[in-house]
Amino acid sequence: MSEPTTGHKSEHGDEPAESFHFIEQIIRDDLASGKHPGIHTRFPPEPNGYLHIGHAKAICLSFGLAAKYNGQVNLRFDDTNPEKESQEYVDAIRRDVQWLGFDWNGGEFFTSDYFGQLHAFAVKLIEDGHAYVDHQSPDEIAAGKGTPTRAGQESPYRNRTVEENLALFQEMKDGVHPDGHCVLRAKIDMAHPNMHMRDPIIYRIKRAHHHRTGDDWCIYPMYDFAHGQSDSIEGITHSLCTLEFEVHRPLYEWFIQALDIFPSRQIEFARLNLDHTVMSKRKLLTLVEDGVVDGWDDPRMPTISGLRRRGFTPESIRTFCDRVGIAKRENVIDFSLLEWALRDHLNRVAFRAMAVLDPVKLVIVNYPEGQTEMLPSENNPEDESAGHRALPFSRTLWMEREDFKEEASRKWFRLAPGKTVRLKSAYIVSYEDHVVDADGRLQEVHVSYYPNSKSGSDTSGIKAKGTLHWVNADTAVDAEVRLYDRLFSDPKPDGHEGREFSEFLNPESLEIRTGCKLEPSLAQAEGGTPFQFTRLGYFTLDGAKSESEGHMVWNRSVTLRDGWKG
RNA sequence: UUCCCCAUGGUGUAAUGGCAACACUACUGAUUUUGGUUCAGUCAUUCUAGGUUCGAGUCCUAGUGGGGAAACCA
Repeated sequence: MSEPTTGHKSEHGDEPAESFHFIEQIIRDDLASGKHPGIHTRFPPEPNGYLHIGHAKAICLSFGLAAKYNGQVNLRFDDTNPEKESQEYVDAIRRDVQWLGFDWNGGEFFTSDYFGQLHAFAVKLIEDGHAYVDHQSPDEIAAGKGTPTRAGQESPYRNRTVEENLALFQEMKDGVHPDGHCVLRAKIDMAHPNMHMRDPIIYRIKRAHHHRTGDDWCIYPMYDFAHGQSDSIEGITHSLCTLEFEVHRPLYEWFIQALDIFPSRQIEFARLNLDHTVMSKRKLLTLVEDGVVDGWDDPRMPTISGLRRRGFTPESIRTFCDRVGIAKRENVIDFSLLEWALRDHLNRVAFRAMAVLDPVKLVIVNYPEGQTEMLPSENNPEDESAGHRALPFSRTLWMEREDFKEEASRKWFRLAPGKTVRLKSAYIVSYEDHVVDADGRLQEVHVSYYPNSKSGSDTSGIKAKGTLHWVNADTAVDAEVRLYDRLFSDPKPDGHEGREFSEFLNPESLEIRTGCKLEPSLAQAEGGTPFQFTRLGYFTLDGAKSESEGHMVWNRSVTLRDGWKG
């Protein structure tokens, strides 16, 4: 699965030895020592939003490790807060994980499946004197917690008897008390240096309709009293999560010990940060709700669905996650690494096609009027087996406006007075004339061609420095093409104290081009299939958008690398 | 004036006490019917101070810097 990207020299030769990140190291040690016969991981999203590229890192980690070590992975929806969760998100998450190419061979679960078991765990805790019902108000509880630098104070309800707590907890469950009237707390240590150990709340009363359990429950377990226990119930050996849960680990372990259940082990790694974007579900939700973007799957969003619509492939995202690595250090990954991963994949698999985004007439003055010939063009120079297609060619073509300049230096390889270029897969042409309108705007470029310079049978001996893409005018297909740039102009939009991330939105993140001219074969393209538009970049047809707009809409996934610094 | 985590080129990640490397980015050059690809190359790195050791990026101590922690969120 994940091949080592780097390694140190082995003692025996020049072969680089495989190197493992710290989590894989732990797994290998546990397997070697026999601590576990096999590994079992899980991916536990809360269904309260769409998955993003940061989740992809976690997914690739947990699924990838399980696959590599012949273990199992569970997909578990951590649905303990009914107010924020919904079936829509469950469906979207399932689809995204699947699309990324992963299969939850350990099964699909919901924390809500364990509400009965979790309740029983809570009762056991009470019976063992490890939990109590607290009737303090939220403010009183917060005040009683103390601060990181000052110890908390014990609740006046802390020493109720087991019987009283049992009865009260039963009342909470039975709906005797109104929302927020009281909570169940673990009895640990109000002076603990770790705030999470100061008698954490483990159950609260919340009369909210749950997307799966409906109104069966009016009390819901808190994250800390659900996550570790769910891991344990499912026999998760290695529970991988991001760094912000580091301070929760002592609690995670405390519950496992107090309950005497299967000891899953929580291991934390640094979450993924990408520059020029935001990654928190809350902020992404804001962008969606404020209409800044066209939904969770807007091609500029760092969501899995957005990247998919943009034209990213599962392979490219997996490659990206591999290259990003796993460590505990805070990081901000260059967006260019994501782009590189996409280009690297698409260059190998995407068929080439010709399209002109800003069309200008190109007339071949010495080409017979009314004549059309079909010229073969390779579908992918990187893959011989991709074959060829036939391009219609005639006297009038479309060329790219930016491929002509009235005054050009000798470093300009495109069209200009006195210049000669090759038309891709066709003929070599030389400048003859050009036409501008009253505003000085270019209308037409006239060239003459060399009949003996035809691609594949060129006997002209002429060498043209530049090669231009073109589309035959008569047979061109009209389309709208959307060009995307980074959503934010600042590399760390949410990294400015006292300023909103939305202040750094890039006003030019979306550019809509209409009246683009595509080669006729593209009329049959299917949504989601990647193409390289020669010299322009990688593009994919936006199926849903095309349907709703009533005409073809193409999204540019990523540009080609541009070595031209003119 | 608390607790936890982290510190290697511009970015990310390796080096498991023994020659600091790989990738991305940027830049050069070669090739090229995509100013793409490919190939060759260049720039650039162990936070500080002590200590242990024959030997420290790695272990120890302190400092500095960064991040996290006080929701009836996850």
